[in-house]
Amino acid sequence: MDDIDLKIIGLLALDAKRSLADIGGSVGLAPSSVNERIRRLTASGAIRRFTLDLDPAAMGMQTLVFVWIALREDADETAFREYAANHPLILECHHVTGAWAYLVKLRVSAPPEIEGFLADLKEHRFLGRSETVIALSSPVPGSFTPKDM
Amino acid sequence: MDDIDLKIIGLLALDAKRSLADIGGSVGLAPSSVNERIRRLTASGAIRRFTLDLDPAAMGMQTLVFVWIALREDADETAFREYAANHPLILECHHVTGAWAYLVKLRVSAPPEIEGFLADLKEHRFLGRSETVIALSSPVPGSFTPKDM
DNA sequence: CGTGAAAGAATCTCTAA
DNA sequence: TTAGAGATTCTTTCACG
Repeated sequence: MDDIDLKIIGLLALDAKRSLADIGGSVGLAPSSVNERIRRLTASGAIRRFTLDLDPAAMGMQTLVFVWIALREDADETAFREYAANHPLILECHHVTGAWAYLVKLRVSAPPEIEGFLADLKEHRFLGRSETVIALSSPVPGSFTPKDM
Repeated sequence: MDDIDLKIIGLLALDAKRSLADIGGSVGLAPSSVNERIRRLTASGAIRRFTLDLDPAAMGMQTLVFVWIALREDADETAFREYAANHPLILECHHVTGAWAYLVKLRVSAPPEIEGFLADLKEHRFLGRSETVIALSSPVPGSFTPKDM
């Protein structure tokens, strides 16, 4: 991965619809060469996929929520990870350092929906203790790409 | 935004390189109709952009960090938001409920880099108190789309 | 809002250096 | 790795239902 690869990735990250000729002009390569580099970057896994950056509000997912989670003593941690991976609302789930075991990031349409989320966690007997934090505004929102659909 | 729009968005989110004809086959529309819907979804802002999902490890950004931040009493909050928006390492910054004012998500190549990040925050006189949490593993990693480059 | 067909681009393949 | 040329495929446009 050299500087040209990085530049190509940068350009595509901003606008993945740019043509190979256009990108080639920016990096000083022929379209076919750019194509070959993108093929390699994809094959190596550096580029995971071409995707969309969506507006959460337009998708009816206005409310961004972070939930700190301490699992129950007797919780099946593997099952929890699978549960998180398949949960349509959970955008991220990280095993973290500090006082809590997991940090879960999710989007819901409105705060009342959070109750159902936590209730479901309890029902699956994952939830020990938790703390819920809601984003009021986001100076740097990050990109939004839902998992399911 | 109807069911077909949602389906189109879902398909493109999984693979934004799928052809209009291909998508049309999946949703029961002609390629030109799919094209028109994507045009409208983009114009309305529901689709913000076509972009890449990258592998953080391949980009040398293995370490995922969350920093809880309480600003200094005399900090310029507007300046902090701008700082965050332009900081290449900050992937997200949210104003949140709870004991802390801001939650910042960033990626660095390795933990020692976090020190520099915090030092810079202090130098800009933003930082009151903070708490740093590092992700050990990520059952649901989420997508990774750097801002800069 | 959707369609089909034509025109215009872009991508992909292959060969050669 | 890169480049160029040709073949193929995709996107875009538009007149019409």
